[in-house]
Amino acid sequence: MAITIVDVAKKAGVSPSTVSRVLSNHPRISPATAAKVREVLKELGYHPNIMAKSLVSKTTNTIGLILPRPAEELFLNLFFSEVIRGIVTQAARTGYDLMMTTGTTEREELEAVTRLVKGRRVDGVILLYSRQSDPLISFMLEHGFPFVLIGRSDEFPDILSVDNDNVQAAYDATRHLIAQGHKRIGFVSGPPNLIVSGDRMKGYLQALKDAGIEARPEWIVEGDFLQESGYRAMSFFMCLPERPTALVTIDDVVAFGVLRGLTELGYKVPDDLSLVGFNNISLSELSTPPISSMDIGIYQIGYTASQTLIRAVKGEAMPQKRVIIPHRLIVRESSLIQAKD
Amino acid sequence: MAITIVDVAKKAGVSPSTVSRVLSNHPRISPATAAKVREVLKELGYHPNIMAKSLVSKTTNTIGLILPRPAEELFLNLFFSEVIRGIVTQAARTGYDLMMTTGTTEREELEAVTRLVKGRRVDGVILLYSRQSDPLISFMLEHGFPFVLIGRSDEFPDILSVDNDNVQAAYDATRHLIAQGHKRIGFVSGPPNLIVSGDRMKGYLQALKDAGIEARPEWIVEGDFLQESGYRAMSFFMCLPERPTALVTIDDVVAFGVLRGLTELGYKVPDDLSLVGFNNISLSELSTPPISSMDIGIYQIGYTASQTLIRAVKGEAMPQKRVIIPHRLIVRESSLIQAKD
DNA sequence: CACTTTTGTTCAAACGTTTGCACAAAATCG
DNA sequence: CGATTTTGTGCAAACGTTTGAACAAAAGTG
Repeated sequence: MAITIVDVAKKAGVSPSTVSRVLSNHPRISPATAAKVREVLKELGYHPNIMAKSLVSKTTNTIGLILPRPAEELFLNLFFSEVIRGIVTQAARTGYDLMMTTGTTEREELEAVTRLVKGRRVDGVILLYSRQSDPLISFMLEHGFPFVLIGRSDEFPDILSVDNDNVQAAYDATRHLIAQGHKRIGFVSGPPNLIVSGDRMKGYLQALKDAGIEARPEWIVEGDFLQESGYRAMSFFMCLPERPTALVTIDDVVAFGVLRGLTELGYKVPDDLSLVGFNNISLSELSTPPISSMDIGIYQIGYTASQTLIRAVKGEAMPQKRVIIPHRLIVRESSLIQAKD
Repeated sequence: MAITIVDVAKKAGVSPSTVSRVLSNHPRISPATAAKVREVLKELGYHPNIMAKSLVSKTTNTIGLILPRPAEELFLNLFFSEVIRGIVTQAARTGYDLMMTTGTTEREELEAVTRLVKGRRVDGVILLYSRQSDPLISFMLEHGFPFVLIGRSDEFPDILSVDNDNVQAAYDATRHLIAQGHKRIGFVSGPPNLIVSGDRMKGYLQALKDAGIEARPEWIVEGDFLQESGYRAMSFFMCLPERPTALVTIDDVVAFGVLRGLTELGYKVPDDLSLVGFNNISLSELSTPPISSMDIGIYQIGYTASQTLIRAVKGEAMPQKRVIIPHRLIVRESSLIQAKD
């Protein structure tokens, strides 16, 4: 079968423990034996059995990524490939592997996570975009298992997390529209159980308030991260007796939905309605017109989350619990023309 | 620490082996003991240590996914999130976990794969979109390791693979343009070391030939899967003394690049140039105008690959080595108007 | 040169499972 | 009712590592 440490030991005329120590660069191995063993190691093409290694060392050199449950829906979003790209790149660079799980139902999800965590399959996990009250967080804390949250938890503010300042970002996005002269600004939110929805809404409202503009509840609609919800939001807004002149959306895909609907109906962006999206996924610059978008450094978030987690599992001191990735508004045509009234 | 089988055994007053047998539903366990053990199992919240289990059973209930090396580049494409979505969904449904690796350099990549395969970390792997001569395939074969290729290998035609008929798909796409009256059709290809590039080119050429149209080498340009390459291709074509009236591109993202460039320069699609993309990623229907695209069932490919691999590692009989996922042309506005000359 | 320290190596236990074999008790059989 | 089969359970080895303890040999010390 596969070559084991024992095979190598025999052939090199030493004990298995010596081989193991050569492998881990133990200081008390004579250069001569080390050389000899290394030679045999190469000759036989030895590779360690990770399972055996993990069993005794209790570490796996693997991090887990828990995808949000309704993965079918959210995965559509470019957001995910971007985050994963950041995570996998950083992990690979550090010699870690990445394990992904998801579940279709809450039960399935918890099952999968349990398998990972209690089965000691990974050294730590990354939780992707938490819901308002995420049972997974309690689960992790309960088991004292290292994890990093991408997002934020109100319930547990003191956990390791990587996030951007969604409140401020939405504030800035809204501010931008106000600076363009808009006074009637709507907001297309995400599912209310996602923290990000609330945060961005808050920033939006604050910006209005600070500008002395009264918020209108009917100009805030709830959607998800699919373009259909943008389409629906568009129909809704355009049918109102009094319409907003600009919209902030929770995600670029949603902004796309809005844009598409408007174009179909013969409206022009930004003339009839200005748009600012969120996340700056690659398509926002591809659309006609290109959509202004709040870039939240998605790749960077993934990369940093992975980095933070790996540091944590290695027991390195964490300078700060919560890392905020800076955001940056990318202004494009969809919000460039001044409002007319 | 964590609850082991021994803890359970003690508490239940039986031997560890009995607990193990209860866990695996061994037929020769009395209902009474089984019940008792199960009770303790639940009470103590036992979960098997997968490492230990794998060590003796030599299976991991995990499949590996090897991402193509220049992941940074290709990952941008929605293609990947779609495939991964298919894989992870199917795997989770079967109780398997998914492990992802990649490497920045050829050496790093092989290292990562070796870690997975020789470290007995996964039961089998999925190879994503192979290059013309992929050393990974030889590697797998050499080690007799179960794997499924997404794509095709000329060198090793007899391996498990999931693919679509790229030749026929490109043939059909080109045929569609011909049916619209086009006689001057260009092709934007992908990197020449990817099999898919050659296949689609072949179909394109065959369609021209069958329609009695002579192919023009200068109307075939090489790109990658980024929109920039579409942009470049566009500039190139539009500067030619004699321009094509329609284009088939290797991917929708490339088609986007073309479309964007054309729009910038004031050209109209499909009037000035008709477009047919490939892969039908979600943005092709979002663009203005929406782009006709050859849908190759990406999600289905991932799903099927995972299914095939899991069957293979379980030792089930494989009805066929090579599974072809059907394709379907989605005709949209970008290719709908008849050519004028 | 007798003593202590350092160096290099091996032994054996441990990690948490699975599983072939052994064996006692219970059930079946003629 | 003794002999045989079946049923239920435990023992112990094995999977491939790591690692503390033990120890012999070499080196250093006064």
